Amino acid sequence: MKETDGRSADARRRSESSRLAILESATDLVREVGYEKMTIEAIAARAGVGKQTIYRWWPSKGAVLFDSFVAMNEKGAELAALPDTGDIESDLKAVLAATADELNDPMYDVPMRALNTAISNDDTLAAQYAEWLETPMREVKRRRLQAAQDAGQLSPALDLDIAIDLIWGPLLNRWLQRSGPLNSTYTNGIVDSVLDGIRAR
Amino acid sequence: MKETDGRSADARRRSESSRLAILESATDLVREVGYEKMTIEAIAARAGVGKQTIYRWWPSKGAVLFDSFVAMNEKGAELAALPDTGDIESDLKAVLAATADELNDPMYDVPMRALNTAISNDDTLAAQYAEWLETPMREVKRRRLQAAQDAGQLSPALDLDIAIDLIWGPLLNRWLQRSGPLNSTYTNGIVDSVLDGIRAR
Amino acid sequence: MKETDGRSADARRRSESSRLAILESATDLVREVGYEKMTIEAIAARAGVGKQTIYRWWPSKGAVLFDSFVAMNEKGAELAALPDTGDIESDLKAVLAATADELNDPMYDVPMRALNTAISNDDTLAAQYAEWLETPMREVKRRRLQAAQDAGQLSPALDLDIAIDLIWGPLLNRWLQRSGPLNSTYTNGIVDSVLDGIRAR
Amino acid sequence: MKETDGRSADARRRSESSRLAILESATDLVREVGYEKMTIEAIAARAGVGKQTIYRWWPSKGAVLFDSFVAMNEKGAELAALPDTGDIESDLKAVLAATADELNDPMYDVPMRALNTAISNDDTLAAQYAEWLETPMREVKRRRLQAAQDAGQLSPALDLDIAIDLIWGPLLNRWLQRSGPLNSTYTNGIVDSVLDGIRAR
DNA sequence: TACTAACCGAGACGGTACGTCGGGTCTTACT
DNA sequence: AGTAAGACCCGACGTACCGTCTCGGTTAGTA
Repeated sequence: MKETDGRSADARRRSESSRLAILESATDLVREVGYEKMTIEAIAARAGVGKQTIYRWWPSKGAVLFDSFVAMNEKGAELAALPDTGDIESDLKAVLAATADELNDPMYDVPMRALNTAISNDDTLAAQYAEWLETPMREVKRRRLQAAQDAGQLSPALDLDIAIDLIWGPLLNRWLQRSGPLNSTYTNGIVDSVLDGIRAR
Repeated sequence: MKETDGRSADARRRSESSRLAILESATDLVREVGYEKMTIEAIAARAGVGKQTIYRWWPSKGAVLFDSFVAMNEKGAELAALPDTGDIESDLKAVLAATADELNDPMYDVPMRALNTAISNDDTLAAQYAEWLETPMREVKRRRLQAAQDAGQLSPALDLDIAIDLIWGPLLNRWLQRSGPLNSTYTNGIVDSVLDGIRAR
Repeated sequence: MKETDGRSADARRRSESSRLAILESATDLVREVGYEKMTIEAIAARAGVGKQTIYRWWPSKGAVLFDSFVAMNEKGAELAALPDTGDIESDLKAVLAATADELNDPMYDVPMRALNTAISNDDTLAAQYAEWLETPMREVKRRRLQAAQDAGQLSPALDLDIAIDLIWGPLLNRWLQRSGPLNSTYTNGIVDSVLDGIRAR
Repeated sequence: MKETDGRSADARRRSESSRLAILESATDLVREVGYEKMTIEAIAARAGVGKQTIYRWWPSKGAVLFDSFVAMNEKGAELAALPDTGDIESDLKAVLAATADELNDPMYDVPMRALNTAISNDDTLAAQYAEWLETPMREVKRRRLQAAQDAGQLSPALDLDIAIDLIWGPLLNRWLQRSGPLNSTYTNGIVDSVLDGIRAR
């Protein structure tokens, strides 16, 4: 995987059409049957490709899945910036509610859960995830928080990386552990508490 | 699973020694080879048990693994209460740092990651996890926060369930997604920010 | 293979119906596609059997094929004796002509050629062939020659094993090497020459 | 195969060094791993040649093997005549014993067995074998028998082709079917019986 | 002397089959 | 009835080769 850069050097002969067919098949299959029941054999069959063509370029089905996520995000052009109405509180509530909606939609839930399973059990994949998917997304979030901090809405001493974890971590954790419903009551509660703190004043 | 309660009627003839051998084998195996490579066949072989004995009492390897966790926690008797020195801030910092240490230890990391994988891909398991493992742990956490709230250290209007998510969610999420190091700098930062909020004042 | 005797001891649980289906599939397939293109996968599929069931009991496709021959010969009851009209010359000519006919018939030619390929490339198989198929057939031939010798039609000093090779060897060799047509002109010529010798008198 | 004759027109540009490397690799490989395990891929790799170069000039691995035999026999110049001491009986015994020795030597046994497997399963190859290898060898044998016949040692009415089959057939058949040891006791017995016949006199 | 076409090594490609592993079911014999 | 053992059908694994197909780079013969 990560065949999207240095590729020209060592893989000039690689078939681009096969690569795309494989990534698309993986995307479709993970949605249809889930991560554990998605097999390399099925990916190859659906893509009209020999199994060896998958094994030649990817070390595991997790890696194929990962690349299919990267490919999807590349097509989606530059990652959209978070909304900025000037009011960090309402913006965050809107973003978190939207995220919760997405996580409730099986269309997104199933593949993302699959990706998380893959990452959770493969260090290499986790590192690539960090570099190619998490970092850009974190950058987008950081930019919005930076703007709020610059505007004096967030504490000037605040470590924005911690802030990001604080805001999105609880939601993602509840999603992954299925430990409760994901709705705006919950997400609004998070934003309120995180912004103002939980200590009595 | 959790076959030790109401089901006692139809399982009077069940071999307790086989059940224990199976749970122990599962515990050992998940540590040695991880969740995905742990097979029911291997569990049965190591436990000196027929495969059918596993299939008779558990619906999936995730369920076996889950029961082995429940069994471990039962042996550890009543879940210890969180420390209460009267200072909620230092207590939380201590607890989170200890949790981080645990999550850094492969002895705990591997099986817990396995359990999370199992939960993430199985609603039934998630429900049982919530009932038998998460709820008690959450209760312990809630009791400490309740004490702090009663002592006037936490905001009186605070929803303690959200507070728990706020405090532990970021750490667990960073652990599961392997998105950064788990150390006391991080955990202290979380506690500080959560307690005081991130909004400029 | 050779599972037809001691079987009861170590394979009481073996499925007789699967065994028969496998042997029959092998017989059919070798006729339809030949030895080299007959695959274990196809045998299993046609027999409605898991591949493992073949691998469990036979070491190679040659071994399966061999057993299917043994099974066919068992069903054919006791090996028929060669005709004995009292005239060894005409009897041998009749038998050799019949054998030539058989070898010209693809129904027999293809599987027998397959069996020979298997034997030629596998010592173990050759030994089993010798014990289970060649020896009984040779015994039948020897009995007819013995009768002729007893009747004073063959040289009393003659080693019957050599005689058998002399009579059948040339025909079988021409068949295997495809070095000429198999017809009664040829077989009669063999019998004449072998009986009377080729030395000028 | 036998591509060195009429085809010269369209093969002027053919690389002779590649051709030789392929034939030599085939010879070596068949000795090392046997016919069934010899692959075109391995031949190409060992010869330092692209697979296409083999597929361009030969239709099957059997054809390559066959050509490697032809090449070996060409190097050995004109096929040596059989010894002629004037005594056909002792000459035949000597030749058959020498042949038996050769067939007992794995150096010769393995490749020749491979060639026979190839022939046995490929009509085209069998025809070419007949033309390029069997016919010349048969001619050599016929010449020696002709001399004996001319000298009055063999029956004047004898069909020499049948005689050749009678003399060499049993030995070759025993070799191919591995149905007994190849030694001079056996070969002498054949010669004696074939020369004098087996009929009582 | 350059042109150009075939040949060459290399190796990716869509496939088929390999021999193995494990899933979940079923049967046998023992407790 | 529950159990250890293990055969069974099945599906997938990851690998080896099949025969075909580019890809650049020689290497002849032709212009």
